[in-house]
Amino acid sequence: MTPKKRVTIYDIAKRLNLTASSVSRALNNSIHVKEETKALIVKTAAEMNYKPNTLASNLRKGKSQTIGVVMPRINQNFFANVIAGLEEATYKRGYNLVICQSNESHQKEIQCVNTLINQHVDCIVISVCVEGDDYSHLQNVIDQHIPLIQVDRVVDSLDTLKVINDNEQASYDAVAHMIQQGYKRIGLLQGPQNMAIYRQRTAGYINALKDAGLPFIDELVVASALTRELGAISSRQLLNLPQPPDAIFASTSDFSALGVLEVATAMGFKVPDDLGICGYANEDFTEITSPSITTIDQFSYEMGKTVADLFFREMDNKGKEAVIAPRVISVRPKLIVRSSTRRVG
Amino acid sequence: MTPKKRVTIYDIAKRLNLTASSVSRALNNSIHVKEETKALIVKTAAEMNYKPNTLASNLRKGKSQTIGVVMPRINQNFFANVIAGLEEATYKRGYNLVICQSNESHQKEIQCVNTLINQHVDCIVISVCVEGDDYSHLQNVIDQHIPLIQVDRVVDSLDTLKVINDNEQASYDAVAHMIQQGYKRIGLLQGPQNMAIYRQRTAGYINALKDAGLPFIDELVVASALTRELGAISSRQLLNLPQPPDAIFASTSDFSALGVLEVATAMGFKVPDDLGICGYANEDFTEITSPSITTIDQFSYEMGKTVADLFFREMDNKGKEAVIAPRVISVRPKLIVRSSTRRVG
DNA sequence: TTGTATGCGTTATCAC
DNA sequence: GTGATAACGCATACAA
Repeated sequence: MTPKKRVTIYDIAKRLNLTASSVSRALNNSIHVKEETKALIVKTAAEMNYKPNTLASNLRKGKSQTIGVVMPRINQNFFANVIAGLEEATYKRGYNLVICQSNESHQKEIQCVNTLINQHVDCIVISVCVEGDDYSHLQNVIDQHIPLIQVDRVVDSLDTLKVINDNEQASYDAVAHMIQQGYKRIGLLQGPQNMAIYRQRTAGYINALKDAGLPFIDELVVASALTRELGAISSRQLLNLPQPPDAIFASTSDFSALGVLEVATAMGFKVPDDLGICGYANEDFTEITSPSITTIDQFSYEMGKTVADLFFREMDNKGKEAVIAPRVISVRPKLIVRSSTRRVG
Repeated sequence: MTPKKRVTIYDIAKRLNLTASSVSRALNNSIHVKEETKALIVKTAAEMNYKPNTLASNLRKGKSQTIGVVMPRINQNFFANVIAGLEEATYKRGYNLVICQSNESHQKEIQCVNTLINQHVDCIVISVCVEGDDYSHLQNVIDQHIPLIQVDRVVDSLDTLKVINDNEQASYDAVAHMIQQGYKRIGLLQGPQNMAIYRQRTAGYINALKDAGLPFIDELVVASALTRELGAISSRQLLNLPQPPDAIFASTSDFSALGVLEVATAMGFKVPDDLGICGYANEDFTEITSPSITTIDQFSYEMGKTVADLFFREMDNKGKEAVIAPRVISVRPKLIVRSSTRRVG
């Protein structure tokens, strides 16, 4: 069983006493080839089980019909959905996805980006990792004239197309809702403030308090409570205060909200009566805890599709040189009110 | 701002009064080049911001350093974890992943596979979709001498490397555990029996009953209850029987188990006292329902890594022609006992 | 240790 | 409408 070379357009040409050019044209459905021979070529190609070599084609054409994706984690709900959305939209256009995960490591992020550049991807879609503050690898992408699109976790200082959630508005909505439910001392679990998305959520929290005439109370704000465990620790700390909060907005994630719920329940607080809880991200499990957790849906799947659509729209407009206009597309997330904050009405 | 061509090894060569071959050798760290010039070349390459063209390199070498992945859904926990595991292992070896999702459509699966063949991927990893019974597109992959590895949902009749869960053993363990907990009338929510994995789970259930001397009761088995909704419907049906089951093994998924739990609770059954429940897949939420749900962990992340490791091992052995020996690697899943089945001890 | 020549499989630009 | 030829960027067999 010899390794058997793949059949090329030359093989087809030889068989039909034609040249490779005609075969190439026929297979690309060019109009400059007689319908009759075209049909013949297509038929024999199928018979010979011809598979085009995308590598060669792309090299020749100078493009890869491929979009590179760099995400911190590909098995986290939010990112997995973004990717799924991207995949759906790009597939329809015959594009492929090359996916890398940075694993929240700055070093690996750099390597991923470089790999994608080397692969000659037509576009790079990235959600940066928490770590790091030097973004020359991304500036490099821009300098190479490769369209760069940032999603969700974006670097403000880079002039690229950005697709983000309106984190501030969503957080505002969440806190306003809690206030409307009668909560008056609302605590905040905030994320690392070096990242824009978490700063925005904090801003929404502050504005909602201000607009309602409620004071901002420093001791009710806990930093960087990202996980379930940290959420638990933070909420224990908050609930042990002389004047504990009557609600907690876990702006970091639903996981931290879950930590809050567990601690609160263990400490004898009744949710939502003694304590209101709101998370962020609409993870599946928020629907099935008891009580179910109020949260914010980010339309992650749609965000992926939006990114792809934007890319294609720009491609179609600008022709070959897709210089994507830097701007910010803000997807407005939706507050999902559930039992953990429903006290009235 | 002209589109500015990328710098190639020729540009570097010209700058240094060398030839492209030397540059190529130097950048590939060949020993056949003076350390001195090598250093110089590497240095200037960096200065000129040279990015190798993987497309050209791969075309020349006849391989793409890329593994193609086809999964039914990339945003489902299990598959997302398999992909993440694959990614981790392949990344270490400098390989890339091209990921497609078949969206449970047979047609799309075929297209995905063909795209990957055209891309000259070095290996295709697939978990087939539920739909379809013609697997000529996969046979085609084998015929083209592209290593094919099947994961989890495998087609038995295809002679390929397969990495699966020992579904039968895991199901046996689950049911045996329930019996040991004193449950005597154990119902089964089974998946579509045209798929091997679901047949195996049913087999494990049957064997466990048999080994314990318990009768197989036909009316306690419900077909194709895959989702939460179907799980709910099926369990309502079971629990309304004159002689309802005292336990239900939701062999299809944790989602159906959740449906069971919700219906049971609503109908006034106490879990685990009146009714034991066991799911499948160890989804995150099973830990936080009340009561928490006993389930089976499939080590999805590890499965992904295993697949990659197997591929590389065979690659390293066989050299260029990675003809992977067809065999079955069975990863033994683990029963995670939680409150929903814990009656004694 | 370096240079020369050739080809990977396609497509694009000429000719005819 | 079809054929000949060059080029995409790189890697390698061979020569020097």
